[in-house]
Amino acid sequence: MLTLRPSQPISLPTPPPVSRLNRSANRPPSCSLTFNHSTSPATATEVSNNQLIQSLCKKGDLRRALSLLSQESNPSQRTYELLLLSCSRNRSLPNGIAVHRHLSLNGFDQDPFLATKLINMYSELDDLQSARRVFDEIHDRTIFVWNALFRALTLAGYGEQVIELYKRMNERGILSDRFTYTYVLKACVAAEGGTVLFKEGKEIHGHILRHGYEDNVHVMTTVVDMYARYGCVGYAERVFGEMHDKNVVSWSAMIACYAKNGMAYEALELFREMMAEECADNAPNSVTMVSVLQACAALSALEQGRLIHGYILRRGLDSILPVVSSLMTMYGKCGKLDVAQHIFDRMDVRDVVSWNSLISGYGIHGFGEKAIDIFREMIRSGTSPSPVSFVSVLGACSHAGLVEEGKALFDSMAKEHGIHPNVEHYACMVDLLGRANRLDEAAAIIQGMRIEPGPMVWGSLLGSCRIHGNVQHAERASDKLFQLEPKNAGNYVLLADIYADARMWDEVKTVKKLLETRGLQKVPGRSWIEVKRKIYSFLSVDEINPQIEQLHALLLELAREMKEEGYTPPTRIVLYDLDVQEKESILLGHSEKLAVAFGLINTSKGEAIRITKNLRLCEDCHSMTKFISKFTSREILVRDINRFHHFRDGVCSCRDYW
DNA sequence: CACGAGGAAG
Repeated sequence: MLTLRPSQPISLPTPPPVSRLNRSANRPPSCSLTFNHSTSPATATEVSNNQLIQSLCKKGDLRRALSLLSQESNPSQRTYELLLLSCSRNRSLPNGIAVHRHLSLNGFDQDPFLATKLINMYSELDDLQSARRVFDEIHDRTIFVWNALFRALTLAGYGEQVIELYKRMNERGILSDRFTYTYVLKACVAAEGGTVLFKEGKEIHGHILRHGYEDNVHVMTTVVDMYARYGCVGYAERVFGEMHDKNVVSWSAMIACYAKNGMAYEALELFREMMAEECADNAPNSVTMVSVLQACAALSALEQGRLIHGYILRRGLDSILPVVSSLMTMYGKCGKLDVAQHIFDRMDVRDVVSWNSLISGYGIHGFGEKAIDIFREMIRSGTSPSPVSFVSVLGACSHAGLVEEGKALFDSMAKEHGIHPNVEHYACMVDLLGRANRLDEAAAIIQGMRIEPGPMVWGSLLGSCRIHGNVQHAERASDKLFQLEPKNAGNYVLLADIYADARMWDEVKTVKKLLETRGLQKVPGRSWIEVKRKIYSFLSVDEINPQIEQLHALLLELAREMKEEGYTPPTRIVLYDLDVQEKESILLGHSEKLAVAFGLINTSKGEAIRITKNLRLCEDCHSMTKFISKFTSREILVRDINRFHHFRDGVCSCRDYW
């Protein structure tokens, strides 16, 4: 709004020509600590000049505003406020520093109101040191000043510093307000290097209850979110359950908590509950829908997803970009790539995330070339790739074995797009080379990294070693991984698998022992299938399903047919010390096979079977599913942790490269 | 005078 405040005179003499104003520029700066805007009455010229600067700021014409500033003898606090805001908006740090200097010289350097504005500006222009200096130099630290610095440091990921300052604030007896709590809670999960300050977060939760903020919906929602990010779903549930006032944000936070922590089923359940209770204050909105769609995607719950899509259309949320991207991702992960493409084609406005969604969709389905085409089309159409674009397209190359293309894209990142590879990009490259059995090159990439490799990179190497049975690289990678993430059971299992593959049974035993002594458990294989809007989940050695005997019988028969065609089950991948017969029966009990058998029995003949699995598909399941697709003339789609396998007529879309 | 909560691509 460009209208002037009613308290200010509307009719003013037109601003004098510039030459008349210059006289004020040479005045000595005021050094008094009291604010001269209140001590010296402004002349009509100054008032009008203030207003001119202000309106230029509002129009976004920072350049002219600044040139007027140099002629203005008595800028007001409001003028400085708008100037600072304008500097943030124009992303101009040098101008911001100039305004800062100007206001200091005019005696505003101890104004707490402008101090918070300065801190905000420096925060937005990523100059945390200057923000900190403003804080250090101001004597009258109102809670606003503290909050501004907390906010700045939290946004920049300096959680530890926030908590340290918060402690100091408490020691000085300064009382937090509701804003302080939201910032310091966020600080606990925004610490450097992704570490979290769990103990501190719980303590602050205690402070909040002691100071009577347990009914503040903003604060308590932040508490829920904090526990969600810690992965403490139980705590989040309890806090959420005890909240008196819940609104759409609190519900969304709890749904997101489930969706993010591998509890997609619970996320959908809570969404249902939310719909049942729906009132004006908690009607689901676009943010809610994003998490709900993520949950559908995680479960491959296509029917659920379609229902949600219908709801989104009815609520008119279908033109909100994050919703559309989530829809595309959901359809892609449910095996409906064509629908994702269709949605994309019909979009009026796209952003880089829309493109990335499509690229990764093609990537997980194994269409590497198509993914690269879309990536190029995105650039041609004028959208600059983001770091995630490269993760998506490199991942696509990796799934399709497009090594040279991937290497070229990786090289182009910094050269052509000014994006410096991060750990994830390196992990993609290690994966790309490793899967193609170029493990020495993959190791060389790690060697040459300018940043710390981190568990993701070593994990990629170890995974590739599992595929190609390379013990030497595996030992090096697992050494690193056992240091970096000693509690990740998957790494131990991978190494044991690799040893077993090489028939190094003593080593297998050692690794299994290590797993036990550290109190870790192998993540059990789980597969699920949606039949008539219901999701059926299977564990290996499943006894719960009422049809279990029928499933086993069917699988046995199929296995017999396979053997007649000359198939020998790869029993070496079973890590237990058993005879061949028992090993075969363990293989036959894998959750993915149970889910396929369940699909064969409970869906109609022409219908495709869609399965989702929480781990990488094992060799035997892969072979058997290929066989089943031919033997029963069924299309079978399996999404494993990495990608899709589209089985049809005895062939898999991954061309046995996964 | 002012500052807040949940969400997209991997």
